Amino acid sequence: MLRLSKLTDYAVVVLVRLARAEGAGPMQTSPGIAAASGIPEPTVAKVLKLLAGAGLVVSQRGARGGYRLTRPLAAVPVAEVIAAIDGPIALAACVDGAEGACSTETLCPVRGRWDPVNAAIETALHAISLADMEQASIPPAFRVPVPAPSPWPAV
Amino acid sequence: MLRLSKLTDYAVVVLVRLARAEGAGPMQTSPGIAAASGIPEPTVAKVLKLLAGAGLVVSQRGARGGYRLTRPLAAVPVAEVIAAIDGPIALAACVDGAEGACSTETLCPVRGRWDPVNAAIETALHAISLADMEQASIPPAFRVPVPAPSPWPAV
DNA sequence: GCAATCAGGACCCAACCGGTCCCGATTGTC
DNA sequence: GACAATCGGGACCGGTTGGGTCCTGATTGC
Repeated sequence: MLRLSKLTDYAVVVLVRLARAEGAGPMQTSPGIAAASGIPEPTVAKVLKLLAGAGLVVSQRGARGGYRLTRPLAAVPVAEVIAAIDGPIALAACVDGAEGACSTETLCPVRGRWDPVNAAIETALHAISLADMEQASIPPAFRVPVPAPSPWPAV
Repeated sequence: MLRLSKLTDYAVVVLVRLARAEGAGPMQTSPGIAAASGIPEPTVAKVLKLLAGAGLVVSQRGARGGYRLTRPLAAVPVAEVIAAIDGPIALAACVDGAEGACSTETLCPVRGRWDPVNAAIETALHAISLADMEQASIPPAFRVPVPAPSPWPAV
């Protein structure tokens, strides 16, 4: 199965939480989100730092500081969240990046051939926003051809 | 980044190798493929066992035995290869499957919300065959909307 | 000045995965 | 009929990775 880091799941939870708390004050603190979401505080802090680094949230230091969304959920493709937490979206096969170190390089007939796969996945992940995930709905373009055996649970 | 197991990459290499060796005898042996591909023999054997279990190759035991493809590469979506090696395609967040064990269950606002994402990825991976990967070409449906910065290298 | 909060990094431990090995079952060949 | 080649299935181990925690410093409102 495609391993998605657990931190990325937390990131989605945190972002949805931030969106729902809009209006309940200008900023949400890291401990506050942790308490509201049930995720351990240091982990929430780590996630928020990563999201801030990617520009998905803005931070305010000092007393009365905290975090705030920079965009509505509908404008945040899940691809960006994954990229913020896990790095660039790519099915990593030759992991280490040491191209020359791969002894089978000259024989390997599919070196670099994962690129089309990565591109397709990236496209798919760009078409789904956090708002879509929140409602568990799918953009019309992807509704039909899926061989999905069971429908996702209703909201 | 989305971690794809290295075994899956090996599987693609092995399958392409099998396809190219068609006609060079009815069956290809595990040691033979290992020698031709530069992948350690025990690893090739493990990959082939998994592929045989998934029905992507057929095996013949005994002397003069070996493996053979069951379909042309064009009829093998990469999704099936990934499923054969890594198990069902799913971005696993709550990994352990112990649903009740997740303490944040009642608070977690996105439980089960990865389903649309998984469906989209599954669709994308079903649209790409090993033949596509071999040529590093992309099905027309996916050529346009990709925000790809650089084109994939020509074959 | 003080307290609250974010920023950044160091660190540890458990889980997972790649890789190897062994033994049994099957089947063509001499 | 014995032998050799090959697959099938499982056990096993070491390295790597990622989740999670903690500490220290910088910033800012009260």
